[in-house]
Amino acid sequence: MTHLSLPTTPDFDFPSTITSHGWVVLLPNVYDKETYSFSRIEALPGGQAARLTVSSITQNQVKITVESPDELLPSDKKHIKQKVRHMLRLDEDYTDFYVQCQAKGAVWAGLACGQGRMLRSPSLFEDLVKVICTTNIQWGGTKRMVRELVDAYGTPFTPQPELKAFPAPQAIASDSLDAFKGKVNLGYRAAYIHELSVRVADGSLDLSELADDTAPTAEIRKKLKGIKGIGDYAATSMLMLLGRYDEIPTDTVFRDHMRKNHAAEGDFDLKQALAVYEDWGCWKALAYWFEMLESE
DNA sequence: TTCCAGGGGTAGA
DNA sequence: TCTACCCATGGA
Repeated sequence: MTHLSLPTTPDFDFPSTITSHGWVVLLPNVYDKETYSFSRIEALPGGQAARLTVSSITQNQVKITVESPDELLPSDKKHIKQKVRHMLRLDEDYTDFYVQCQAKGAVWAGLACGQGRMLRSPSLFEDLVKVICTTNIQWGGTKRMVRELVDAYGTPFTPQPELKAFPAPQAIASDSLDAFKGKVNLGYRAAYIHELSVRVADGSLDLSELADDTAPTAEIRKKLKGIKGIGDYAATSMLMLLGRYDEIPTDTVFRDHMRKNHAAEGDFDLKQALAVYEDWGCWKALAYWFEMLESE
């Protein structure tokens, strides 16, 4: 058992961050609502799979408890800290968003105490696969498909081999598409996820290009839509996970929210609906998402 | 049983 | 750029 910790700034709300959307209950993440913590099995650079339990017991600090069969290498500890920082977005600055929240008031006023961060996966590959698994399916189906992927292709945690890490692209790519389809029931998404895995595994697709913060959003969007299975909704969702909030994913969740809370008619005009959040500038998606959460 | 989900690819205009 | 049409799967 190893204990690691990460310092946080005062404007960081751990419970809000991990429960900001459904990611915390998608395997390998396991949410503990009693303690407002989550755990996940993570494959480490040293080769072994460890269980990380992430919590925030004291203010200004995130605690990571690591259970591993073998002693952690220094590179493992560094890797874990980097990945948890990434998941919790500890390096993102929300100052300007909070200024706008205070100015707007209403449901947004409460966000300025450190909310607004949306949990993400340690890797862009995991986020891409999970976003594809949210398309044209109910949430229960998303959880089922991700569970099947982890069960079939994840690296097991030795002390409890039924617990597994998220699959590496190489693990999926090592099977043919037909074999992949035989192990997981992803419907027509199987071909998209298999192709993505193959391209990442053989190096023909470099996902790190998506994280280039100096590139314009339009360029990142174009690269995202070059991945089969990523359309407008999925690309915009990925842009949010990449820390770009200037566009709103217009899926059924958005449409339902606008009908219920902004008196939009049955087949409302999408441009008019999006115009509701226009004055939020580069924070449109967060303004919408957290208003939607508060109105539930 | 039918419908459709936190849509997307493709062909044809 | 816009519009039909099709796409696998399983829960409601």
